[in-house]
Amino acid sequence: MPQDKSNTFTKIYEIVRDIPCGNVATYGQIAELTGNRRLSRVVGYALHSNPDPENIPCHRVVNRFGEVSKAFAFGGVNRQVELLEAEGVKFKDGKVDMKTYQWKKRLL
DNA sequence: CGATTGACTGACC
DNA sequence: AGGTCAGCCAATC
Repeated sequence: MPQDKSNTFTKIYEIVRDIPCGNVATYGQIAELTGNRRLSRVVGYALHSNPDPENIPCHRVVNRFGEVSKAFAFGGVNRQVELLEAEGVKFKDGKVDMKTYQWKKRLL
């Protein structure tokens, strides 16, 4: 079981990995869960490094607008959208209904 | 170790 | 959710 070795990065990975299927989280949301909402940029940076893409579904991480970044290098920006749709997340105009799919670490 | 950058967010217009 | 400015944190060069 992975433990906090460096914190921050690892913590971010833990949280992102904890995002359930059919749900998406925002950088700010994750940043806040890490302890500092200002870490939003670091969150993006951590995902950018993405040392463990198999355990880090960064495709479930979207910005505050519910829109994914165009810098995703999964092999295709559109690729991420398909992955989310495959999990049940419907995209609207290239964006996700945050109020509907934003990950809520609660109930359910 | 110092400076830069970055997949962000919030406030203001 | 449209555009711009500023802020904060950590990793990378």
